[in-house]
Amino acid sequence: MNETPSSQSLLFLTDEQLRKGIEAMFFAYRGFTADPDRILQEKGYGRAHHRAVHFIHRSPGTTVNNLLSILGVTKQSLNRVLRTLIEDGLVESRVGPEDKRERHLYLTEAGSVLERELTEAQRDRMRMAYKAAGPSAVAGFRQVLEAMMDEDIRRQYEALRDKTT
Amino acid sequence: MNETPSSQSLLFLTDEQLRKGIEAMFFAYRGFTADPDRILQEKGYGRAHHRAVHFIHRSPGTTVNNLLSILGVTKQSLNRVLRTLIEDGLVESRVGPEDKRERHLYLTEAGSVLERELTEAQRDRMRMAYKAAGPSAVAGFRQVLEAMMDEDIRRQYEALRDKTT
DNA sequence: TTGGAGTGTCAACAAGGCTGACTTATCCTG
DNA sequence: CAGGATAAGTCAGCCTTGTTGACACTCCAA
Repeated sequence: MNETPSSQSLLFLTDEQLRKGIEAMFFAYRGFTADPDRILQEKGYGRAHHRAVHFIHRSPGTTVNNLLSILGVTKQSLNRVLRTLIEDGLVESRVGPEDKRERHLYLTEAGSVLERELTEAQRDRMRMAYKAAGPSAVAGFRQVLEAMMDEDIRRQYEALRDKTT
Repeated sequence: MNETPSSQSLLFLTDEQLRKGIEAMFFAYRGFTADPDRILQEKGYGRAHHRAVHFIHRSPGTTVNNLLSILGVTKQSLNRVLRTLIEDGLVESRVGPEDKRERHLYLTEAGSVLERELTEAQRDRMRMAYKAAGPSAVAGFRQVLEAMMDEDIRRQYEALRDKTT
């Protein structure tokens, strides 16, 4: 109790507090990816495959270009990942019904199985963290994360959210 | 006890909420690393250099083994990064005073300059996010992140925290 | 019918993870 | 004091996943 009340209320903006936030973000992200990474490695896939599978599941029928802008990688990079997923029968690429230049991406049954396995692992950890922290902490967690995104990324995040809300 | 008002309070644990959390984490981490990544690229360094510099600044005199366990990479991987930092005069490696097998790592003046530049960029974004979300949101943010870490990682995170508290 | 958009492919390269094997120097213990 | 354990560094090679650049194909619309 040796600090004045006004310094208390701004304490969350001190360099020390910010540094703690930076490190928390770093270590938490490791935990966040650890479980799916383990599963992926067993099957000879990487994080890039996870991301592609996640967002195809999330928005079935999405085009390659859509996926590119969501993932923020080059088409060559995505294509390499996509090709192995298609070859392995996890993803199906259908010619667009309106515009035949476009390819619409869907998970196959096998792809859905993998998606569920990965998501469940990641969700379990998220659920534990949410449970431990409680609802109001979760609200704060989401608020800070959303404020941390780039402008254009946040727009995509919110567009994604709207699509199934 | 199915759809009573009490189930409202558990809404933050629905699959939909958890999925939003997962995607928020993914997009926010991109924002989190975007600014330092830009600076690093200009200077021909990568994220791995940033991490090394950050934790050497954080715990001056840390040994290579310490750094290894904090960063969670192999010594070969760390060594590649550390070697360039030492060659470029950003990091100094001193023989341990007690145990001469150990190397103690310090930032040079130039290293500190880079560290400050990187940290300031990252901290600016964190500060904006904190400011936008407010103190109680920040508390929740940290709670969830800490709950998301692996057990052993959390111990290291807390040990780091204690060191300068 | 021609230009542009969307897509895909080839080649080459870099960062930064990994494993395995080995050396050197030092420390500690029996 | 000898020998094993420990800390660090190094070499070689592999993988994933990101990058550029160049180029071809298909299809749509002006």
